[in-house]
Amino acid sequence: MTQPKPQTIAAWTSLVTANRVLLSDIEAALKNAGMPSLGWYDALLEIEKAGAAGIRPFDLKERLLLPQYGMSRLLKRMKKEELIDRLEVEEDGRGQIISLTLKGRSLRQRMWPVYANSLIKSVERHLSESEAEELSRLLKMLVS
Amino acid sequence: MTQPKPQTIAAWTSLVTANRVLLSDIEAALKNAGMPSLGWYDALLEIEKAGAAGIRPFDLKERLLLPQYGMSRLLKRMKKEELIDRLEVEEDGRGQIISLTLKGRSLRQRMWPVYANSLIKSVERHLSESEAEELSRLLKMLVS
DNA sequence: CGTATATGTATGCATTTGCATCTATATTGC
DNA sequence: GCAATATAGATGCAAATGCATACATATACG
Repeated sequence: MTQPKPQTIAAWTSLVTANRVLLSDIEAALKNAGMPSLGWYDALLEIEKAGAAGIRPFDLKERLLLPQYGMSRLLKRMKKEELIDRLEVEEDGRGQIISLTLKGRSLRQRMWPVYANSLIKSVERHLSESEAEELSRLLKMLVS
Repeated sequence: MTQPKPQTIAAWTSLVTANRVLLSDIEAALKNAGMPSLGWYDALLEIEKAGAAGIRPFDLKERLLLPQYGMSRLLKRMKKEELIDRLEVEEDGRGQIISLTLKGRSLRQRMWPVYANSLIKSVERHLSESEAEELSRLLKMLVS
C-alpha cells in the first residue's frame, strides 16, 4: 500500500488537535456561562438565518451536517425549551417548518459574546489576520 | 464587546468543517471495513509506542486528550476485546500498566491501511506537499 | 386509478458519554 | 505516626448517540 506523505499525516494530526483544543475551550466557556453547547448555537443561528419563512428539518440537517435522527431529537429538545416553533406545512403533510421564538433569538444573541470571546482568545492571539486568512484558504481547499 | 475579525471566524468555521468532513470519511471507511473507530486506533497506537514498558492510564489520557472516565471505560472495552493487557504496578498500588496484546498490535496494523487510504484521498488530492506543510504549520501555531 | 417506491420524520433499543461521586492508595505537614 | 489532602482509577445514573426500523405522506409508473 502507498503510504501517506509525512506532510499529509502532520496536516491531519494537527487538524484534529487544533479542532479538539479550540472546541473544548469554547464548549467550556459556554458551559461555564450556563449555556447550551455549540451545536445548539449553530442550529439556532441557522434557523435564525431562515427568518420568518422558517426552514425544514431535512434542509437544516444538511447545513448542520447532522444525521436525520440527530436533527429530529435536537429539535425536540429545543422545542421543549421553547426556543423554536414547529409549524405544519400544508403542501407536504409529512413536513414541518421550524422557526425561532423570541426566546430562541435571545439565547443565540446572549451566547454569541461568550463564543466570540473564546474565538478571539484562541485565534487572534496566535495568528495574524493574513495567517488566519491563509489557514482558512487551505482548509477550504481540503474539503472542496 | 469586541468582535472577532472576519478572518478569525472564517478560519474557525473552515476548521470545524474540514475536521468533520475528513473525520466522517475516515470513520466511514473504518466502519465499512468492520473495524473500530479512530479513537481506538489512536489509543492502540499510543499504547504500542509505549512498547513493552507499557503506559499508565493517567499518562495515556493526557496524550489522547480524553477525560479520565472516558479513558477508564475505553480501556475496559479494549480489555474485553483482548486488545490490551493490564498489569498491576508494584510501586503504586492504585495504578496499572497498559500494554498491547498481539491481537491489539495486529488490529492496529490492519487498521492502518484503511486509515491511510482515506487520508491520502482526503488530503493529497487537494493539497500539494508544501500546502500540507503550511497548513500544519498554521494549525500548530494555533494551539501553541 | 392502484400499487410500488421514495421522502420526511420519529422512535425503540443498545451503546456511549458526561457528571458527580466513590474507593483506594500516596503524599504532605504537623 | 497520623490527620488532611492529593492522586489513580472506577462507577451509578441521566442524557445523548447510533442503528435499524417504523410510520405517514408523496411521487412515479404501469
